[in-house]
Amino acid sequence: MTDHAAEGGFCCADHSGTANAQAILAQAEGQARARGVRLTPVRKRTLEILLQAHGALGAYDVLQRLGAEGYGTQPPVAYRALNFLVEHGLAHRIRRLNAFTACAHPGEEHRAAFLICEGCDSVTEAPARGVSDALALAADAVGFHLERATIEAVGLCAGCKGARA
Amino acid sequence: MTDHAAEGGFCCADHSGTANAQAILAQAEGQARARGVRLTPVRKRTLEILLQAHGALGAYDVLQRLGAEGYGTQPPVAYRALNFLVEHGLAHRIRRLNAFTACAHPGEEHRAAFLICEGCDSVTEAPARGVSDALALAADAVGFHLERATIEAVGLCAGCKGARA
DNA sequence: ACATCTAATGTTATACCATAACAGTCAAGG
DNA sequence: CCTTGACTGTTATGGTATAACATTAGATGT
Repeated sequence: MTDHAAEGGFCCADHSGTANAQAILAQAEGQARARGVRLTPVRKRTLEILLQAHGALGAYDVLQRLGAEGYGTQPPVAYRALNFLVEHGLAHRIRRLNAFTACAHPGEEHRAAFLICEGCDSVTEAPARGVSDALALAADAVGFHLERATIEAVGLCAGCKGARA
Repeated sequence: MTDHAAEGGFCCADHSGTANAQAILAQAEGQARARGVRLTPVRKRTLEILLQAHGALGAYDVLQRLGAEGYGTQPPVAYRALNFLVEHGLAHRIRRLNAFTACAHPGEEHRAAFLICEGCDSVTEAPARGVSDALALAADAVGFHLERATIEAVGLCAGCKGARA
């Protein structure tokens, strides 16, 4: 289901295994220590895999990569690692894509919206304070106690919008 | 996966097969005629099923009910009807639940947010103009052209919040 | 160092969600 | 009529996710 973006093609966003990924990884390590949870090898590797990926990765994509590196080859291996990352704010689940992506700003405010590009399958994490506040307001208006929210937008990223010359 | 709410128990929201459902159904018929599409028996029945349900229904729940009434018993039967309803604004897909729910306000503005109660599995459609506007703004800030969005909140509805005495 | 306890991993098995592809059917317009 | 296009039905298959249990590795107290 995935991947013209995950192959090797170019892509709109500027993520990839750059210095930024290193910083995020370091941040994740510190955060795990602070919380008293363990960023074990599989979990760390899973996070790295997400960080290196363009767009978002399906659990089975992650699983395949993990398996190829000597980790378990069965679905729970991937799901457990991914769920761990999500629970601790190190990754996000993109429900529309049945996929996961590394959190771009671990440790910070976690009200994020995701901008999913239909052109290149990239997923951008955008700060969503305003959106979240508006949602809280709407929920409050009907007496609903909001715990967490999923905000996902579909459209065209700046790059792909331009490419529609 | 579904249903303590779908059985026969009480529920927070006040939907069900009331007069309101009749009105929505009539509205749907008119809207279909206006658009030049056909609200065939399966489709109409599917909409009725959604309207009668508490919370949201999975495609396979709908399918089972349809099958019991003489319609086809295979997944595409349900998925086609459900997708038709969603495409024409008569139902919504709740991705977090892998489920569908009847639209509470067909024909009107379709920027809606969904409030999913963890207590009773009810799904409430809330107007989301403010949320949607804020999201458009956030998208615009990064040059993203927004086409459509999914906004789903998880928490406790007014009824269940109170019941936590 | 040792016993113990808990958390994490691995594996098997299975359940649930969704769609592709094709065959038959029905309704509307020529 | 009879053709045409939309709709329904069926078969088959693929993708997503979790339950349950066995095993192993880390932390803790003594």
